[in-house]
Amino acid sequence: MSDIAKQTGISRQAVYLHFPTRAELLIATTRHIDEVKEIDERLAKSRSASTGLERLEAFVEAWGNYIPEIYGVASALIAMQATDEEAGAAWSDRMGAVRHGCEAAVAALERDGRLTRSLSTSEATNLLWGQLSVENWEHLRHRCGWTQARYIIVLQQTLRAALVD
Amino acid sequence: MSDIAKQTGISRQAVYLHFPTRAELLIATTRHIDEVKEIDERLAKSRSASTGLERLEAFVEAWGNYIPEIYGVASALIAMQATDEEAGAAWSDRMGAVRHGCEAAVAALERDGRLTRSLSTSEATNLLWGQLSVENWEHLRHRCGWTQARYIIVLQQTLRAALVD
DNA sequence: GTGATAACTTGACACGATGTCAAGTTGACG
DNA sequence: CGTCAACTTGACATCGTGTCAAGTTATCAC
Repeated sequence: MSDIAKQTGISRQAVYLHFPTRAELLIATTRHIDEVKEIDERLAKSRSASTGLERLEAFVEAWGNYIPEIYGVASALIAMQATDEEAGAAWSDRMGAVRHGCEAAVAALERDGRLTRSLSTSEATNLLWGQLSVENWEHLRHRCGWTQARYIIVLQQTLRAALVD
Repeated sequence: MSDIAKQTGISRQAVYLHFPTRAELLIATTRHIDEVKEIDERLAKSRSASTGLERLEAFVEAWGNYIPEIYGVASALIAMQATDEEAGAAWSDRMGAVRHGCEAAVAALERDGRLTRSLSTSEATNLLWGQLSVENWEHLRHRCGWTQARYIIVLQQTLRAALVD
């Protein structure tokens, strides 16, 4: 909170006049980024895909390319989850929205009759959701040094192999 | 540190006589669990597999079933990573050992000529490593409510589809 | 028995971060 | 000119980590 105050050129106490807690500041930041970076429009493209496979790949691309934009705040919220209940709830809520996208992609695959028979709908959704987590992005991009482009391509390939019949 | 002192029935300060910092206590705990739970012997089974595919599956089973044993300490160390350099280094070190196992499994697949052509050796290793992360285990078991048995089976299936030609 | 030593105790304190509270300043607007 | 919102400074409570000093206790060597 001190750092943010310094950066913005106001006093630490003035920050608390705008945001009651650190958690709420971070949550408000994610909402703000969503607005500025137009996440809705980016995801809309995946919804207009004609086949399930196209939808899956478009969704991976849209969300996967959005992660870097929110990574800073996201990792702060993830770190707070353990201690701060409010932060945990807020992050779960946001991730719930991603899960909806995963669910829709899996449903589209299923409609096409191309969902692998070895997984239930919810299992496939959860698997996809986990692959698209910020933690997995961090692992592949930061710890393993992958490029963003390669991250997207390999994820698309992997998920196609794992989910599509 | 207070909680641990209370649980063990000694004073908080006495804990510091045994472990200089919280990070070192956690690290020592993982080492101790490794010894008691005989991780080496469990992983040894995967090394004796004859084919690459068997080795991959045995490794997933061995490590995947070991995660619950270390999960408590692991999540504490993961949470500390962000702030404590020592904790970060220690956890990276442990995870490096897991990566070696992944590397060996991928190498075995490659020797059999069964590694997918769409991934390099290191990419396949990193992908496997990410799937076997504590974070992914937490996601599937805790957030998604999978059973341990199903977690193992689905991971084996998924990785087979993603890595094996 | 005595004295040294290791393991532990109590109690105080520094530090950094979050969050609260009170009192004062400043500028715009009706 | 008064009021109100946005801000300031400064003090303070709380919690967790880690440090320091001084005293207790049991054991073991001599």
